[in-house]
Amino acid sequence: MISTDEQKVDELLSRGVHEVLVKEELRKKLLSGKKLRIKLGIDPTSPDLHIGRAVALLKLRDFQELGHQIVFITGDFTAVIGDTSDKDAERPMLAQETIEKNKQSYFEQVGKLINLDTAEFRYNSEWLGPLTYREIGEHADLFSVSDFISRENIKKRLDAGKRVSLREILYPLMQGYDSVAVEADVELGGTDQKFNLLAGRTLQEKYGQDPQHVVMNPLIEGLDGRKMSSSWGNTITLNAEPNDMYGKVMSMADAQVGTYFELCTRVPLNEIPEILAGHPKEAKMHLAREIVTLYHGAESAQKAEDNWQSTFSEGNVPTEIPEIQSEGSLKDTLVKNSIVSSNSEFGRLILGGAITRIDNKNEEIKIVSADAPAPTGAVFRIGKHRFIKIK
RNA sequence: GCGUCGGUGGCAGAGUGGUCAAUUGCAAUUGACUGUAAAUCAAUCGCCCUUGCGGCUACGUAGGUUCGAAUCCUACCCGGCGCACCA
Repeated sequence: MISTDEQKVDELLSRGVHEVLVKEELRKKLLSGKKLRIKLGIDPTSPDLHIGRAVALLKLRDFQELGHQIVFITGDFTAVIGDTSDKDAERPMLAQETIEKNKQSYFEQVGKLINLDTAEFRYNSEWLGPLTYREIGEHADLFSVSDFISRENIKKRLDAGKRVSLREILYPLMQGYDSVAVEADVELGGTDQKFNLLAGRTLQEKYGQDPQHVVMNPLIEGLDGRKMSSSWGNTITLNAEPNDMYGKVMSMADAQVGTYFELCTRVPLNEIPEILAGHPKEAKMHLAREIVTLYHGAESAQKAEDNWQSTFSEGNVPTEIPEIQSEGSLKDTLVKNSIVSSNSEFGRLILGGAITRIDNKNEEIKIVSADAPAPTGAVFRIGKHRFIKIK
């Protein structure tokens, strides 16, 4: 059964949505009670999905909850080509084995948000692989070169004298053909994907299908307010441990909280202003709780909150501390266990007063000697939030 | 293919024969401050050690010139731009 609740449909088309093409038409379809096929594709370029992806995934879930057929495509084929939409640099072609590895962890992570039993999972190598050169040529004929070079991110690179490979230009054709292959009625994606999403419409028309509707979500900014990017470490991965995830949310810039509430949680929209009106720290804690609950359940979220409160707010030692094997001196122990990147780095930390030993009365003693020992059972704190126990 | 400019640390980008492990900015790490942050201030930011005006390795790759090279020469590899036919 398809829900045609008008209020729900309207929220579906507005919450965390930047633009819908073509909105009125899609609204009508949704209200008609027809079961629609909703496509979302993600390329397995990294083993971890991050919270930026959750915006579209949650939207996918919204559609699923209304009873529509969702189709999740793992872009194992497109990952090789590399999308340029959100990049200002050329993306390397990924090795096949990296992709194999990455795609395995996708079910697990996606499964945290959507109901796997009714979802359709596909790999785009299934239909992209068998395409012939002739077919690709026909697809390519549908677009003009100026379509591509006028795209902002491509233009920027060209203007900056950077290289743009022809292979990258093929990308939208492939994503677009995905829509043909799965006969999508709707495709979800970030605003950065607009060109690719529209390519789907063009290709579908060529194949005599009704062009898909497109629901675009805004791109959320990273924790520090800059563009979200895995290489900047300003994001949260969906499979992060509860404590880690909670802490990451808490390290977010205040200005992001409202956006994250709207896009990355399903806290009712009308409750959000009130939450934001309170103390910023409280609001952020609320957000952290919501997000951890989404991926790990309420119980884990509570635990993570208690843990965070205790370690960061009250400065206590956390209850669970990772243990590492002693290698004699503290320096060797930390370096060999990759806690610290090099002996030189260790020396710097000592000089900076970053390493302390925590005794059994929870008192901290600063380590000042570069060849301090690492006795079994000792607990050390490195920097603000890294704790290590010696096995 | 020809011409031309270029390839420097995580990135951007200085440096054109010696004091360059390499200016500067961003990012990062640590300390102080705080509401967790942010902002701000301070320190650090190739590796190794017996921490010294110490050693080693690094400026696309391989050689060469030189007392001495990121800097000069040669070859090669890679990239940008221009040229190419007709006008």
